Amino acid sequence: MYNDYKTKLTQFYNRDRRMPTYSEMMKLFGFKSKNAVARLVDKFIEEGIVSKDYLGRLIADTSFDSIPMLGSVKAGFPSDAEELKDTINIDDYLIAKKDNSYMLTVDGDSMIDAHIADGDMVLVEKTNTAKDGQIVIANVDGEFTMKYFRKDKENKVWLEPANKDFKPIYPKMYLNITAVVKAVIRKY
Amino acid sequence: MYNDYKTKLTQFYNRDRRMPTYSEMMKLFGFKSKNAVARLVDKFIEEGIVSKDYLGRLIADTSFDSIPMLGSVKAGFPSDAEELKDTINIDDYLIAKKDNSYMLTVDGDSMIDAHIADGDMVLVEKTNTAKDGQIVIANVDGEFTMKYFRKDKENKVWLEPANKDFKPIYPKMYLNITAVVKAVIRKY
DNA sequence: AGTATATGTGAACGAGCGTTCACAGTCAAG
DNA sequence: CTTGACTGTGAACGCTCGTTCACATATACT
Repeated sequence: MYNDYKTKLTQFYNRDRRMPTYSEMMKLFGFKSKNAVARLVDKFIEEGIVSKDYLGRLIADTSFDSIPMLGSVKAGFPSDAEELKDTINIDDYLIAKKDNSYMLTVDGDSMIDAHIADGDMVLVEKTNTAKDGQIVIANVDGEFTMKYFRKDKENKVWLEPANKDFKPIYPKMYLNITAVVKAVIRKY
Repeated sequence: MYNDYKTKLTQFYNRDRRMPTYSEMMKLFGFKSKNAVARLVDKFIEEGIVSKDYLGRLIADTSFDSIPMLGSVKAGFPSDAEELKDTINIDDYLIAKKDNSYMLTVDGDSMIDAHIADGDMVLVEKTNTAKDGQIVIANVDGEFTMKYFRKDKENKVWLEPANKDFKPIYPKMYLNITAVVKAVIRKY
């Protein structure tokens, strides 16, 4: 019964991306009084799955936006996966600077040995500097490409593919870094 | 000036994960009257970056939760990347059944030829059925592993690694599918 | 200069908010 | 059966909400 309420609350949040008001919870839970809701909310708060802001409005705990984080594949699924408290929010996990992040689609297999395949998506952060060894999006002599960024002791810079069928790219005119790759995402 | 307001609104939303009230916007924008806010909000609505719910409270447009989606790597960065309207929310993009999704860490290189490397994270959906060719988490004779799921015409099932150094796994006692891999995520 | 348009101020308003009270019904333990 | 703890009802309260006035100030155009 009590868990039904939690389920309904979660469903509401997933649908509307916000917590319901007390009136909405009355309908949602089937109560005819806001007081019944208030008592229930107190339990939610005690349990720590929600909290209140400075005006008394409900705030969802981070777990509402997250999915359970299990251990390694070898460890497999715990018998009661629902009980696990460790959760992760993919957006927060991947995106550090939201205002500066972009998604790109990979075409070509020049980075295949780094396990970035044709059709994968990459999350990048815009910048014009990079460290040796980072994967970057760069503009070399007018053409955009994604490669390993290389810089030696004499500050000579070039790009290196992760595919033995491709050759390193040495800029003729210029090599401008546009962004660094922060994550790779592949969907099946 | 007007864009400053949008920036501040975005910052507020990113920090608090909700839209500010009119009073909060007064402080946020430096107004001394709620009416000034109301006029500004009307413009936001006209522009389509926010809307209102049935109670008049502000709702963030989906773009607030998303990051810009550019084209392919070869196309590179458009000269004015800010102007692009195509955005994507990583969570929504990847997660179809939230209540049924889990994250696991990959250990080992048995799927390396499918470009899933040691240390990568996989997003999985719990299920006990799979189609031939899908990547699954399975319990084979008591041990959990991630492999290609195979099923031939006679309904014989086994697991196949994506690494020529590993051999296919034929169950002695049982092969229980636990989850199917929906996405791979690698963070740098 | 004069006028129209846009932008901000200040005050008032009704509505819905979350809170709190007294009270009735339910259920289990003594 | 009685008692006490728990749970839900119904009504009232103060508060902040978003809305909407009339009015002042700034900006732009003729």
